[in-house]
Amino acid sequence: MRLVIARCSVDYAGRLTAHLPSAPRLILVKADGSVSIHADDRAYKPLNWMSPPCTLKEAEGDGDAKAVWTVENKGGEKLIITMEEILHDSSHELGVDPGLIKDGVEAHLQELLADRMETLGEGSTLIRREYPTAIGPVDILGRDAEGTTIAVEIKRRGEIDGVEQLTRYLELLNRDPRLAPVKGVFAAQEIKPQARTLATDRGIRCVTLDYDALRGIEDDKLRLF
Amino acid sequence: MRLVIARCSVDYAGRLTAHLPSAPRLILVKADGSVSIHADDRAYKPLNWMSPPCTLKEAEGDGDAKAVWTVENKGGEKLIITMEEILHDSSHELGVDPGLIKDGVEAHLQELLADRMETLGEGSTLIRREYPTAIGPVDILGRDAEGTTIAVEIKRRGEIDGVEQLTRYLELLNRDPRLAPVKGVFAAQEIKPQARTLATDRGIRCVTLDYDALRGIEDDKLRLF
DNA sequence: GACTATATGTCGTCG
DNA sequence: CGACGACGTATAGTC
Repeated sequence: MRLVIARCSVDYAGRLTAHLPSAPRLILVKADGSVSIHADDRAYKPLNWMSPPCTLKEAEGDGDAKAVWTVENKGGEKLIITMEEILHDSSHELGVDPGLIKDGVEAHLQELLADRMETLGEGSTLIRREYPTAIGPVDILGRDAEGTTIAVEIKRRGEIDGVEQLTRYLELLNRDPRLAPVKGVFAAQEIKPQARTLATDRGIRCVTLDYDALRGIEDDKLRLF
Repeated sequence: MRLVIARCSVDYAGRLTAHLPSAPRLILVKADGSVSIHADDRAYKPLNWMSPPCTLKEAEGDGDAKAVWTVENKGGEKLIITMEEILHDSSHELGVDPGLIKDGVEAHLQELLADRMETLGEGSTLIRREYPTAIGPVDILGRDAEGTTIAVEIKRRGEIDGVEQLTRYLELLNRDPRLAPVKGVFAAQEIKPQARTLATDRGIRCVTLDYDALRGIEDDKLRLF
């Protein structure tokens, strides 16, 4: 990893064209070949960047420019960094990162809910997770206490997109005489008012999931063995 | 901006929980208060981060740990960085960045298309850009050669979401007797097959936009004056 | 503050 | 490699 602090101007031509006037910035070159140009704000997002794989060519500048870097990828996207003053330049060997361990994503919610279908109502049972359809897998297909098929869409945050997605699944599933009629359930840790309104309007039931409670139940289960 | 290279382990508890085993990494602290932890790959995306506004507390470590940083925001999200070995630590004054100048984003496409409605078919005319509705603004409202209202949704890349968005607008617009019937046009530089299929199925016409051609036409126009 | 739409989104997965 | 969906999406603009 190479860290350069330099007063520089930058031009990008690729998916769009963009220009950065001259100012002091951090230029970060990673071992994967990526280059990113950071100002002292905007959280972790760089002002400008080039994703790997790409090639970096360093050239001597003429006149005011001390150095000119040209970063290019296969798609023909190009990033030109003109450095007028180099304030810092250091390289560091970091090695391969062991990587991040995540917990609490949608996949886990789905797993937990499939194991605790009664969260969706007394007597609810699982048919299968990731039930395949022509337009993609339905998170959970099950039956309610009356034996009616239910299609469950799970999201961490329930927004309008999720309701649209579930609606498309329901349309498709209801064409299958072995399943129809299919009722929709929109399950999320948090459901936005607009999404709830749209869902309700379409006869889709909304269920708020409590991740910690689901996990707690799961932990109890595990403890039995 | 402060740059620290350190062998560290990291724990995040917030919207999810995550853990990073000990390894050498870059810790980037920006003037806006944000902290990000970078490995030597994954392009510009950090392994872990905390967005501003947040507070950073530095503490002495005990035992193996040389230092323990606790970064916390108002929402109760917490990032704990345990540093076992500090390999580099430097600070740099960058000042406020003049910022990026962009060209070629959706707003620009919309501008160009509004000026060249015949791209959508001979005799097409503009009613207005950003036509307001209860659920958000329609990119372009116009009329075709026969005088039928057309609602145009513009995207750089046309995907299924855009078709859904346009569908919602059309449903609403068609309830207005002064406008109905309203035909939909999905215009993008690139339209994904699934989006095209869905659009066609719903009677929405797809138009591929050539940005350079639109801009060329625009340039020609400008040259006349 | 809530909601909508955009993004050089980026990133994984799967056909 | 392209298409698709998720993301601690972030971010900007509007109401």
